[in-house]
Amino acid sequence: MSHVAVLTSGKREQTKVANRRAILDAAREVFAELGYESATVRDIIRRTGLASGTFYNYFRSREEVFEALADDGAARFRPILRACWEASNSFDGYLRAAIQAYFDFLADEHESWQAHRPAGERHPRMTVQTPEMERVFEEVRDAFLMAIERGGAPRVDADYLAAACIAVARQVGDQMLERRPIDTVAATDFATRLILGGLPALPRLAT
Amino acid sequence: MSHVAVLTSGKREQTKVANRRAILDAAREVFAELGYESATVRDIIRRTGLASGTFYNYFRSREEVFEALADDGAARFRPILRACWEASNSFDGYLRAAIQAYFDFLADEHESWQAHRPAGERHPRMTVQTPEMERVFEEVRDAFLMAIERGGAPRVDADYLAAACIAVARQVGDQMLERRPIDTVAATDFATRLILGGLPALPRLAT
DNA sequence: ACAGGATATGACAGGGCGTCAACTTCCGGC
DNA sequence: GCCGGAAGTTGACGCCCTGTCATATCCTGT
Repeated sequence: MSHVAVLTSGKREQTKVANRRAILDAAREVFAELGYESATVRDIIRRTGLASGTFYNYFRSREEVFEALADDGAARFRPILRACWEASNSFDGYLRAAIQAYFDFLADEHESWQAHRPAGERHPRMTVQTPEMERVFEEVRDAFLMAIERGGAPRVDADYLAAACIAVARQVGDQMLERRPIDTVAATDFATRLILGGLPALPRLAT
Repeated sequence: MSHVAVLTSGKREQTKVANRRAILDAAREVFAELGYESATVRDIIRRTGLASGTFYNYFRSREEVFEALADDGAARFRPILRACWEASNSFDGYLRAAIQAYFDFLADEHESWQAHRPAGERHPRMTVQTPEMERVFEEVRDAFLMAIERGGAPRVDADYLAAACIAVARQVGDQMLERRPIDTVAATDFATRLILGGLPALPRLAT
């Protein structure tokens, strides 16, 4: 037996990870099929074959498993964002790359969710602020701060700017997914130009 | 007896309206205190003194009363938005007025909600797309379309632009509410400049 | 004053929630 | 190997919420 896989090779650890994944996957399906409102903890756990009590060994509530799903998404996206930062040398380039990456990511996720969903019901939209999302926000803001530091961008309110960028990306992204064909390049172009165009016009902070 | 008030003066109509209002007000309080998740239909109805069954004469579910609350907010804002449109003669003026009006509205609402809320718990954020919100979106988009028609703005994708503006307003608005003192003017300045500055840089539609 | 329709009431059946004592499975020490 | 105990799973249970419905109450128009 090799040493490398020791950390996760215990039977206990394995099933723990597997069960958590099974619950998350089942939850994603159930939320997609029934909507957040009508989905129950038992709908989720039933699909895994586990007992109802087991659910509560992994999550405290339906709400928490939903948060975990969202966090999972942000956690998967963050390294991509990081890569954009490292691959680009100009501020403009970073912003465009990041937005393009986000839209591609969205389109990708969209496909995998699409499969399960029955015809269009109007499910309300639930948004949570998870720790990973907080980190994404910080990463974007810090990128702006560094750009300002280096003189690559004017000295503006980085918190507002990061909030605005994320907001634009999310909303334009949603709209993009409604259209056929899904055109991530056009959407990226729109969002990027809006932000980069607006940047020089923003009010400057006192130094 | 005068004729004018007949439409709403019947006792039945009065209590109907009063009960609906009572339920909505109670719901707002309960959602603020307990969060959407843990609030129950009975928590809401208990606070009104009505019987549990009565709730279902007015709303089909907790979800629906929540939607009604959101719709109510949008419905109260829409005439303000309309007034901005009628009071302004330039596109730039309209946008600034609309955003300022929205931030003032937000700050106002914020105060009335604030009272009930116990110290910061991390409630997930629920967003619904109500009919009134849809109308707000359309109103904003149509304002853009008219501005384009008149040559007051470049020929850009009005749907994306409206989505982006609303997104920026919402997100920057949220951030604004977190800061002390709440400065609606600074937030308006930021959002307005971002959008108006970005506008000329946007990709043009083929004619 | 009265008949009839509209609305309010609260008890009730159904079911989801979260817990817990009993059980099973795994791990480390001998 | 084998055993003692820790870790994890199970499903039945009590609690509470949900949505309904027969009944009672209250308008309203005549």
